Amino acid sequence: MSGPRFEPVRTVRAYERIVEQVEEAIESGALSPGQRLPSERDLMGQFSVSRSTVREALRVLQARGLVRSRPGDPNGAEVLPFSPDALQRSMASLARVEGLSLGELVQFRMVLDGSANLLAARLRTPGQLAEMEAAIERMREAVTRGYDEFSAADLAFHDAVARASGNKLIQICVEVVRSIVLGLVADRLADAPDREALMRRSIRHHEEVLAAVRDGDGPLAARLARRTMYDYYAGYVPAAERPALRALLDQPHSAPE
Amino acid sequence: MSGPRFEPVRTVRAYERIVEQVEEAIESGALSPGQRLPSERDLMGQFSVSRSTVREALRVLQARGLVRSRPGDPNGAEVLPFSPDALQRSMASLARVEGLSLGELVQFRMVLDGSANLLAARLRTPGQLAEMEAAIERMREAVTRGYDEFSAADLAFHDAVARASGNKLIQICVEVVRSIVLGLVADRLADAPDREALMRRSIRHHEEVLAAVRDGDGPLAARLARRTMYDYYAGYVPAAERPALRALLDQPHSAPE
DNA sequence: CTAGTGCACTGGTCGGACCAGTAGGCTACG
DNA sequence: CGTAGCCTACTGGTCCGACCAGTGCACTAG
Repeated sequence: MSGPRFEPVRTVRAYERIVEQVEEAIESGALSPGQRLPSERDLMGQFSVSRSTVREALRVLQARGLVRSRPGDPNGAEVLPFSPDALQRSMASLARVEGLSLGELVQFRMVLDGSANLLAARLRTPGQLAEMEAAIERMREAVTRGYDEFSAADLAFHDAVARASGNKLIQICVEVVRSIVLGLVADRLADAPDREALMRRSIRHHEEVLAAVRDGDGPLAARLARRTMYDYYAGYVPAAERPALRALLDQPHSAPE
Repeated sequence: MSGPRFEPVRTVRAYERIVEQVEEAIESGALSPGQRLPSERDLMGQFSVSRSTVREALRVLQARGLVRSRPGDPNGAEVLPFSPDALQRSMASLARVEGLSLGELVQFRMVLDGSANLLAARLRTPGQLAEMEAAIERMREAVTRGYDEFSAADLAFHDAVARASGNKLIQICVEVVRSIVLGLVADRLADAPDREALMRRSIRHHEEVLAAVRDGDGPLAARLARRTMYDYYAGYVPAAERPALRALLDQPHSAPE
């Protein structure tokens, strides 16, 4: 019945072929971070295309966060180590275009941070515990030194937990979503009149989370982490969205809701 | 002590300004999906730059998944609806460059899918329940019709759950990570000798999950969903990584480990 | 009224040109 | 002899003008 199976032909542009080749070289490790690509003028020779085409390919690679070029650099473009920048931009763009609400973002952080704590409670090393303690100590000192420093210390704590979870994907997503959420509410947090009280309460909550992680009680750590997140951000989430957040708080089976 | 606070100056390239303007127009809604940008030759007039510069900007926008251009199209580039393609590519690239293991990916899916079910159990509408049932029915029919169809029905189920969670971010991440995982193991799943038995067991598990979602028992649905995922993929995860996955399975507080 | 043809556009690619940067070698001065 | 400063040969960023292969639409010939 059916003759030979024909595949749809997609016209492939020259610059795409270049992107593919360079991408492959980077992801396979043939090109490692810090190394330099040949100059654009060299590349046009190697690929037998014009410089415009080479440049369009480099623009794409740069947009994907794989290389960076700098005018005047006697070497060519630099191969970058992976950075979640591209991931973060996609998500931030997603947040705006799709109209992601603050509630959804916070909810997502509750999920990720809870899971990170659950795993960290079982897998953390003594060194990582020390990092978490140090981060909380920095938070204490930062109470009198302004919101920026407090936020940085808070980041250090959550990052230590995420690393202790042993899952790089969780770690990166936590960081990405965190920065998006902060971009939405940082000014309101920094200007809150009861800022200092908020910080102190947050520190207390973090101490409780840390205690659970230290005790190896993952479910407790997860629950506390979710509640900490909720308490910290719920005030900025429209009341209509809060029930969805609270759905993540009561883990026991007989939750009345 | 300190004089005026100077900000570091970053030289901004012409094409970046164009990208920013178009991006802003799209994300603010001034340009909506389906609409067309002016032609490159028009744009060079509007931005007062050369066509090369316009094209580099368009390449970046295209790499970010915001527009698409087609040779010969009498209109200009088309504004695309948001698609997680860019997000997916960043994550897939992350998976390769950072050496994300299958274990980490599956673990991440367990976290997301578990949370999606937890939320879906509380928020699902009757219509969404029907979709889930229909998806399972399709899975049953697909057992005798090949792996591809089964996988598609499975996707439909998980997508229905994710949508029912009410969190678009979870929905998108579930989809993105799922496709990456499938890219890693699809061939092994399709060729498994005990393929049919695997499918039947998976269907049974999905039915249990659905029952919990229907009953509104979120924690149970979450636990079952995580276990379903574990059972389905654990065989492909190196034994050394499995304990980290199992850490997500036993939620009871008194976990002995 | 329709089928076919051409034209006026589109994006993709090319080549050449100029500019403002940068780095590193070279020179001239101390 | 050492160093401060210049000079040059590159880099990437931008511009220009040109050509090609597609596409859609209006116009024309049947």
